[in-house]
Amino acid sequence: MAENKIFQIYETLLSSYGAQGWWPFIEGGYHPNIYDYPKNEAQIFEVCLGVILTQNTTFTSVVKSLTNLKKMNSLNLKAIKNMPLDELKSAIKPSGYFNQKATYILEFIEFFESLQGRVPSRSELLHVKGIGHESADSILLYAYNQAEFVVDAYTKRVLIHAGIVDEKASYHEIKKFIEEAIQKEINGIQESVILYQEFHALIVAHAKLFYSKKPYGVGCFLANKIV
DNA sequence: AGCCAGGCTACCG
DNA sequence: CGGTAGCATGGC
Repeated sequence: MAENKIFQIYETLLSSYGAQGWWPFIEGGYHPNIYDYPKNEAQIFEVCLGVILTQNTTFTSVVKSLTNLKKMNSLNLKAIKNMPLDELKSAIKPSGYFNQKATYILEFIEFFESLQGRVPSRSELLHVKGIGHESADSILLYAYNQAEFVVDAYTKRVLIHAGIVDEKASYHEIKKFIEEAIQKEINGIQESVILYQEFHALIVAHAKLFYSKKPYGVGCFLANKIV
């Protein structure tokens, strides 16, 4: 076994939970072991929309919001852009923070259109109001298939509990640490993208079980598996 | 009833 | 600068 704790955690989680197939789509849901998503601009936009809606909320709530839009025949950029603001807010209500998120979505649409189909840079994304580090990385990784690892609150909890990162480690430090650890074990961008997508999803799946309520990590089996 | 959710911005000291 | 209140609904 490679002397690489991060990669060991990935392998342990993968064998425990199996491939996750993130990002889920409103039609099609999860797609484990199928990696040619998103297929077109509409799906890229749907992922971006989902990323904004899922900030600090559960994905089941996001599905409700997306389903509301779908029912209105409005799960697309043009419809949302032309929709009365109150209708948009009402549609995304289940995901919480609907006032903020409606504004964020409209701001993102302006940005998305300005791209004219090209892939945005990370710093461009960070300049859009409502897009922070995690959302930028989620958009790049899951909408654009770029090799950017997503660090979330769960990732930090799991790695702190495993004694791998410090409590006050920054987002950037954790991201780079994980990316460098994984790069040592694999070859090629394509493989990185798939692995990053799965790893983040696996961390979330695992953390939902063992890192949602305090004290964190009760029952977590990772500490026993890593060297 | 109270805590948590696949965060981010704005403002505080 | 780092730290934190506020944002809001839904599930358990």
